[in-house]
Amino acid sequence: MSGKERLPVRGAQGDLLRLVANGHAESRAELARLSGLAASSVSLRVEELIDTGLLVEEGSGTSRGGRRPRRLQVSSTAGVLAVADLGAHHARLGLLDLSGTPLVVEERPCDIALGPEATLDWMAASFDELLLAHGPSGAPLRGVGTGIPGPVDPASGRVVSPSRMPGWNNFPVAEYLDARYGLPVLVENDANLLAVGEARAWPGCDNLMVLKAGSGIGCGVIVNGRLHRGRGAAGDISHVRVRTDSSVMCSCGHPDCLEAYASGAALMSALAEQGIAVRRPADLVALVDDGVPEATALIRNAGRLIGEVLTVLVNFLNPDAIVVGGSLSTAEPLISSIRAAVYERCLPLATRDLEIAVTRSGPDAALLGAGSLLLDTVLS
Amino acid sequence: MSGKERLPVRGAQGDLLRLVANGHAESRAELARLSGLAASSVSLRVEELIDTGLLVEEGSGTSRGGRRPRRLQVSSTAGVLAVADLGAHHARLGLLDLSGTPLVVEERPCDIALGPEATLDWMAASFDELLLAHGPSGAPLRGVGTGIPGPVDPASGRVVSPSRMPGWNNFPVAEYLDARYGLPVLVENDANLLAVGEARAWPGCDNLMVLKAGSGIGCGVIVNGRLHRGRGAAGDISHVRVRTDSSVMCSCGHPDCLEAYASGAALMSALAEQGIAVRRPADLVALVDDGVPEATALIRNAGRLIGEVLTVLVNFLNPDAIVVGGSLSTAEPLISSIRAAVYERCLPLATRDLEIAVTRSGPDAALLGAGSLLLDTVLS
DNA sequence: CGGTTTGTCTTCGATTTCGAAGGAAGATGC
DNA sequence: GCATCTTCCTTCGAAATCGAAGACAAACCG
Repeated sequence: MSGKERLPVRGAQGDLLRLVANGHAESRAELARLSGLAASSVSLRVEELIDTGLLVEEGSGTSRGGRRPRRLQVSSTAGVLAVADLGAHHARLGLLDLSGTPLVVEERPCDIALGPEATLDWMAASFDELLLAHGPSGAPLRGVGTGIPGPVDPASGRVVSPSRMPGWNNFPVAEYLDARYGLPVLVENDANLLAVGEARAWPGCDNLMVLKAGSGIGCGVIVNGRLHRGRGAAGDISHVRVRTDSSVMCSCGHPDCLEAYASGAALMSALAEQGIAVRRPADLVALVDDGVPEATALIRNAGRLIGEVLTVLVNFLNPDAIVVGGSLSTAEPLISSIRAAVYERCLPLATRDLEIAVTRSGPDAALLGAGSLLLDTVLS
Repeated sequence: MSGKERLPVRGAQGDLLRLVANGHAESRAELARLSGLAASSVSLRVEELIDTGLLVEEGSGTSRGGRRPRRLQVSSTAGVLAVADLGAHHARLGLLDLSGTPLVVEERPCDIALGPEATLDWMAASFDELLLAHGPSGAPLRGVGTGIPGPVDPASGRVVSPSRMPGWNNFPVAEYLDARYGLPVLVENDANLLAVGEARAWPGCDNLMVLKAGSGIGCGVIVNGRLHRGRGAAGDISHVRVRTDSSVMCSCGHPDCLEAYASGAALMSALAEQGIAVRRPADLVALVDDGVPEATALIRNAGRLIGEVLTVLVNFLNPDAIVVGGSLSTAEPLISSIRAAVYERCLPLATRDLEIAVTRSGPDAALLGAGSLLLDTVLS
């Protein structure tokens, strides 16, 4: 648990280590293919990494028709990453090994409205507890990462004009964590982390749109296999104007934003108006599963609105898949009405091979994404 | 004019040559910075390229505070590219040298409705004329490229379900040209070529949306400095549903597509209904310039509709700039109403540094783009 | 079951690339 | 006008990388 040590990695070793850690490669041959290096060079570097104790050989993989590859893994004693995914009222916290595999994951209630210092201090204290209880002995902490339910400027690691995070505007989260840990730090929007995490479960899909449908609506975009940030704010779809009969003012100051109709928060308040009170989006899903018609109708309508927005983006970006995550994603009618809207209205050329599916990597996807991005900087 | 010779380029030489040809670098020092190679290695390779006659040293560049760099250029005798941009009724044809600089450009009337064989044969004949009249002696033809006003499958080089190109559906344009020339061939959607060409004029802008507003509405997307194709159909914005009072059926079978309201073709037929007949989009612009109120109102409305669609995409992609090209782009009211719609409705975070401007590289942009993409394959 | 095919991994000499040092040529400042 | 700085480019030994050849190991197939 000593921490603050630089990994003894130099040159091409880092690239190879990263490929193994991120799960892109698990044999020397695969490394050679993906890194572009000659097989001989790969063997040399891998041997060095094994000597250093960062990589281990572990059993053999499945054959592709010839000799079985010797499977490579990042050593479990090489280090630990501490990652979190902050939500409005709950946070998921976890420890990962240097291959990005979770060692522990916990969900704890928290209140982001207490402001950045209180929340981040609480997060750090939780990390300490986790490390004490589950941190493998001898494995130093190598990096810290967290997801934020609002826009983050990637360059500075600051939160930028978030809608429901009082006190956080312009707070330098990355700087704050760096001062505390002196380690590689990652601060990223939660939907973006979800997207990165999910992308690992969609090999071969280089262009992905990952929707996070919870109390808010977020979206992470993977273009060419990498997270697309634009100037920092890319992926927003919640403040798109939708076609409706009524007219509602959104918190952003414009009328008829998608968020005002289709976000979990909006659905819950609409349900409350009909006399059905729910506390969190997951309760809403439970009502849908129970066949409560009011809830189902609302979710259906939300799916249709989201689908209509996605229509524009699918024609434009022409992705391989749309993945739906977030706490509302388990509601079957949501997916099916998104599907219906997209398939009905998009160009056949764009939907020809388009897959629309729920998350493959489950509730820890965002933590896995944080691990993946952190590894890029940790493994210099 | 002999042609069909492979360039004697191997290994890193190609990368360097391409950087010079594409205009990204013009000195050894710049090459070292951009290619990531050591300065010494660059010097070696450049010397080889000069010995082969592919590069020439030509005067000196401007100093950045120290010794002036020796400017490098692709030799004018190294080869020629023949490129075209096919439109519905007109085509631009040109010859470029291996640095992508135009040697000749001509605009000729043509009729794409005659079908692929007739049109491509006509194009080839035109290339032959140009080569005879303006082809520098001793410079062999090295590649052929063309833009198509419809969707192109990048892998096969086929036209895929175009809307206004009878007889072209599924025609293997690339194969046809390859059979004729036996040279590197490029076949790409016209808006995509425009985007690539325009991107050269926007250094530092890695994410770009380039709108082509002519008789149709097309859009090319540059993400991370490279053309984004998705599964081949990316960039379509013309079949997005817009908010209008009336209801018009689009040729794609859906109601209220952007194209049915804001394309040059739609505007012209709307104008015809008001008793004003025009033949081509450029005439429409002339009317607007003359202050004909009907034309101006139509263009304004088109700009607003386009702007509203762009709104969604700007929030989502968060680009550095939106560039408007195509024959309608010279109509001032079009740009200003696009600007108004985007700035009014987009998130401040997304429009903070967003530039919305007309094309910088003029009418030859698409040809330059074709050259740029062709060079990537020609300079192996 | 034995040959064939396919794929993995290592060895070793040839090639490429790097990087530090220094010369060349102009900008800058006194 | 002269010293100093910056940038450009080259030289040359050290280090990394390549690639062909071959050993190894399993799947495939009559």
